[in-house]
Amino acid sequence: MTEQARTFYLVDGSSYIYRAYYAVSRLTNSRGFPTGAVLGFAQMLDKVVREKKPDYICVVFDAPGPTFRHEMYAPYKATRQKAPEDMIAQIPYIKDLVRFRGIPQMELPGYEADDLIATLTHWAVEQDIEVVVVSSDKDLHQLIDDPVVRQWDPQKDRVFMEWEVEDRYGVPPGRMVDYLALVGDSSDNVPGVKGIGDKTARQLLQEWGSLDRIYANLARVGSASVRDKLEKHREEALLSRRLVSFREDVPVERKLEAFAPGPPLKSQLIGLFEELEFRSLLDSLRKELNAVEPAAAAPAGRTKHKIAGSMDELRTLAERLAGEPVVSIQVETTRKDAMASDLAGLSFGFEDDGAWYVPLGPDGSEGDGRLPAAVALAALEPVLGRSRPAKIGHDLKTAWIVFKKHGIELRGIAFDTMVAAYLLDPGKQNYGIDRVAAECLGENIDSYEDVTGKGKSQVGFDTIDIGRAAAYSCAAADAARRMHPVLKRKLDESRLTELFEKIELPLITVLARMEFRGITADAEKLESLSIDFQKALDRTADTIYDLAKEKFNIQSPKQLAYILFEKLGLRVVKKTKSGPSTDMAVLEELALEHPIADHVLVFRTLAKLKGTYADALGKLINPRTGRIHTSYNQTVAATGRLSSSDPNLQNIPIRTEEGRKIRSAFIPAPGWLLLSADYSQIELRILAHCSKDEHLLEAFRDDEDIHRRTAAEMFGVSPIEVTPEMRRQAKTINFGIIYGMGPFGLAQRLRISTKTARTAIDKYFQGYRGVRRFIDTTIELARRLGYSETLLGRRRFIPELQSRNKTIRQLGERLAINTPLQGTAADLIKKAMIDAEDALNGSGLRTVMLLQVHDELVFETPREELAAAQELVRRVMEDVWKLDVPLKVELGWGDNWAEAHA
DNA sequence: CATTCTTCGTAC
DNA sequence: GACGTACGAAGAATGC
Repeated sequence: MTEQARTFYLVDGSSYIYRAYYAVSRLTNSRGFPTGAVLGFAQMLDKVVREKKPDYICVVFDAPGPTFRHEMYAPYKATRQKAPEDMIAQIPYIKDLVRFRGIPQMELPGYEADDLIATLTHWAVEQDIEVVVVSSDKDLHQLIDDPVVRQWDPQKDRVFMEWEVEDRYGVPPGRMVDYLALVGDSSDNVPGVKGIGDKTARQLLQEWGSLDRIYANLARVGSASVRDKLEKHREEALLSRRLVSFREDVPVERKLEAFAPGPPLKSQLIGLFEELEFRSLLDSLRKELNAVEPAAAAPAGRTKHKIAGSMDELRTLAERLAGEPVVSIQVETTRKDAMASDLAGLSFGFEDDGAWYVPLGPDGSEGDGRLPAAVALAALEPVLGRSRPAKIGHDLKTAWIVFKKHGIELRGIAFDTMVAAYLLDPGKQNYGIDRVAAECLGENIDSYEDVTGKGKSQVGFDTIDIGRAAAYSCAAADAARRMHPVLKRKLDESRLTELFEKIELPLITVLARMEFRGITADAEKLESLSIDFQKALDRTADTIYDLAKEKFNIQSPKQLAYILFEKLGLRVVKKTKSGPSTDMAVLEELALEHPIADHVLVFRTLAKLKGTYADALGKLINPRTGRIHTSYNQTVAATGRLSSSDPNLQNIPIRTEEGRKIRSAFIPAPGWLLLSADYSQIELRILAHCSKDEHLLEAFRDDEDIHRRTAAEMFGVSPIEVTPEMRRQAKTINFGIIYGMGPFGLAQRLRISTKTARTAIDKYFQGYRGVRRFIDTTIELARRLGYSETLLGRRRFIPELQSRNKTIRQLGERLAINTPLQGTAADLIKKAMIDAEDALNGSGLRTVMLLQVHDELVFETPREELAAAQELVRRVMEDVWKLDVPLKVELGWGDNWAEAHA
């Protein structure tokens, strides 16, 4: 049996970018980023890899910039149109795609892809390897040499044969250069011999065999006019031949192993496809990966790791750690939520490579290869509780909290790779270590869910086999350690280091402390509220059933829509994707026509208060302390804000009487008070500062009622003449500006005509000319830079601004305005939190900070400290940053959170 | 039956 | 389609 020859697939990457771009036209993701070329390219590549399973493969690209051909002939390719912007934008993604697929790629400045392909072809043939040139480009026909070099176009599944080339050009592939030297190539601006076309060239080459022979025998060429042309354009002919000839001596890698396809980088590919929203590719990728590695006892990975499974080993490890200048730390917990979980393991990554894993369990777990967490941590306390060694980790807030639960305060936090990755690009979906490592190191490490599973079938980390746990955890610790210098450099390059070191890093501990403290919630109060809400719900439901003359699930938008719009025949005000909308705005409008709408609104409110708040909060009270411990997420909101979850304490009701009952269930410890400190109009003040609008500045400097002042500006009256209605409209516009609201939105909100709304907005900008200018320049700057920036230099990329889709582009414009305002507010309150924590620590006061709600900080203070705490908090918050306008803080206090609002 | 998507509503 | 940032409950739809 003869051995199948090895094959080398050389993919003409650049030409497929073009083809894919034009084939899959005008596709974008939901953010307006063009994705067609990437999709087409991915499909092409898929076909090559799946169907042909090449032994060796390389995707070859043209390098940007001039080539040696431009040096010999400046007008080379000068008539080419510039590649479309939205194609160029996709090229980095295509290169990522190739890399993530595990496929080698190549480009070399000064050369075209064709030269690299020719060089590699030549070399491969010498090695007895069959070559398939993957391209549909006619220029590459000249490489065809049946059967060792073939040319194939996967899109049409067409193999170009030698005889086809002969048919087309009258010469074998190897002589195509002579043909082209004569006729030229208008698409590349190759001159050829003027006046000689296809027919003549074929005849000449048929007769003489090659260009050189033609010129050698020029005198004997039959037609005088042809002879004349050849004579006259000899230089052009020779130049043309050099232009169309491929170089076969390009200095490129010539190691066969370098061209063997590697395994795909799973999480990177998934990340890429998710970003580009390639649903079908995602599906098939997931299937493929599940099929190929059936939860394969995951490869141990490259990280050298050891397990400290005894106290002796642990003590040795602790000693070694104590001598290190810097270590990385990765904690493994039984659950996602740090406050609610226990330590299941801990690993340390060392500077000189390798990592140690310490399997941990509850007290009395010596027997099963784990160490009791309490005992083990006691031994590690000298390492964890001191600032040396410096600690690096991916999500050190979680680490801080789980250590604190064992009485240890983690010190020496030097770098958090999760926070750094967020700061570098805060728009990402998540910052799991696998994703960040993929991007940062180009490596494929397991995600937490790869190890524990997800959804219903997820298991606690403590049930994972120790060897597997160690492999995962050490890989993570090691990755974090190696990512540190990379991320650090990137932060420097983006001038984000100061924001990182002065704000985000110290904030980690501040947040950890707040989460650890929690806030007391009155369980009985919540319970009795739940019962009250339920009673009211029952009554409301009965009324609704009476009006509808049947029972149905009021919480089902579908059933409700049937009742309202079919049975009762009410007007369809607006629609959702799946049917008529029944949201609040619609119901408010329908309330004018039918009494049922009001009752549904009441029902919805009650159901919300009971389900989302009273019941859900009750379940999250720690039975031991009676307190609720939210999680603050530092890496979620694209603007730089924090978010809060499990539970979300940043959306506790306040606007209605009923809702405030929920808020009143948050209480201080006995003998203490809750103190709430709100930044007044912080975003509008930031707008004043950024825009330098004279009227806005003046309004805040004079501490005026900003909405009244705005109304006065708009309606051309004095502030005392402003009516409540005028003020209401001005207030809506003031907020609308921050969000980039247009006439339509304002009209809806104020229930006025779009035309009136447009006039109102015009009047606003007549009053605040500086704001208009700020908006225009801010959008323009963001368009140029590709990102928006806050006062402290936080960045958010806004690719939407480059979209060809107008709606998406307008969204980009709103983001470009909103992000610096919302983000600067976030910067400032984050700094205020750090300053407040510091000031309280140094004050001797017992007051502590419990909550942050975007522009509000909530403290718990002993009654007798109230005055001192107020003074301190106000000073810290108002002095957080020197702006062109004063920052104003409003303080309130009371025996519950509802009362604490002035 | 489990998971994901959709709709709705709360906060700033 | 039209106002930015979040989180989460419940129903509906989809997939295994």
